[in-house]
Amino acid sequence: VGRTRIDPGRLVVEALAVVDRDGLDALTLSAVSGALGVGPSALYTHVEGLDGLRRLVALAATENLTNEVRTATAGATGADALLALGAAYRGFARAHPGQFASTLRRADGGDDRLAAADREVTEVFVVVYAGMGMTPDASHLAARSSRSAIHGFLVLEHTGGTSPAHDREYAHLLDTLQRGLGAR
Amino acid sequence: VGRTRIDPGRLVVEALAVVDRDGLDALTLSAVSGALGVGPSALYTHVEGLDGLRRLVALAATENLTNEVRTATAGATGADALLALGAAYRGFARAHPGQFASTLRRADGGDDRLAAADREVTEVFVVVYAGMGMTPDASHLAARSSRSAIHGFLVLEHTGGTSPAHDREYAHLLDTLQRGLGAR
DNA sequence: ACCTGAACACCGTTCAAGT
DNA sequence: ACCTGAACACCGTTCAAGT
Repeated sequence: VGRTRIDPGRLVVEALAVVDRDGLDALTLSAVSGALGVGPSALYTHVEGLDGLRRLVALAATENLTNEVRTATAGATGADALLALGAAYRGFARAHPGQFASTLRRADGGDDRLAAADREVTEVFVVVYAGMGMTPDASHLAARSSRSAIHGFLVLEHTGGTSPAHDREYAHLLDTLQRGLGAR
Repeated sequence: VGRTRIDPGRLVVEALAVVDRDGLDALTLSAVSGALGVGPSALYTHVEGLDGLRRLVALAATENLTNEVRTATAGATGADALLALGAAYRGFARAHPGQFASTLRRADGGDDRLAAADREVTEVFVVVYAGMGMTPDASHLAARSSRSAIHGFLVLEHTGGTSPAHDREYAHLLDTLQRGLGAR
């Protein structure tokens, strides 16, 4: 009676596991609490209901995405950096479709941490373009444009399904960005 | 007893109304059946459960989007056509956030009609680029790239919220596409 | 401070019954 | 063929009770 304590870290881990294994719709308080070995109502101490759980997952997923794309661009510079970034972004969306989908939900509560985490993703793009010698303003615009393009391609691929033809189309997208942004 | 018949057309209209008024999470069989003046179980004659209702909404939303962007590009040509298309796409996402969000869900049932409707959106882009003198293959690649970019920008705007700075960033995105695709 | 467990409202889904 | 209404399972949420 009241013996099983919840580890907040494990809560996130289990929630991400649910989403990656069974999809975004399977993210319920019951599923996560069950995995933790507690009752559903026990989660209310750590999370603001179902919406809070969804925000938590979206936050963790966004942070995971940032880590992936950041390490991918760590070594490369210039055009290679954008290709590496694009490959890592796509790799994340494919390997973790549930996490990626959790990102697509509107943040109703106006979660500042989630907004900040999302900015971190764009920041990786900014660093790449700044490394090419662009001004801060130009880097920001280039980052937002290329992130939007990559993100949109992957959203469409996520909802519509994968196809072999997509590889060529994705390469064309990245090439179009390079050309359009005057990035060398 | 068994007197109120369901009009399939009204079913879709009410479902879209729910989504646009109360958001995607409010799309339930109960909400729609209530608006139609019938019991929830009555919907099973017309729709394959909640997932079927979601697919129906996604399909109608996609068709509505197609109509919007198609009429917007009807008069224009070349660069103006893409700007008009981009403005219409964004206008739809802003005016009907619930419908736009319904589009972001993965089509689990492998709905052929939904996939075909989605291709119709891209087709509007194809027509624009073909009108610029591009080959069918080049038009297809350009269409997919620019649709991805626009779609992605609007997804990020949808999840993250609107900001005055976005107008300039969106214009930059469209300009980047024009340049990158060599479209005049 | 934190979890249990009962309680309640609500929703999706099935199905026998009616028309 | 199509809707009703009862029935059931499941989930979110609240809250008094225990530790």
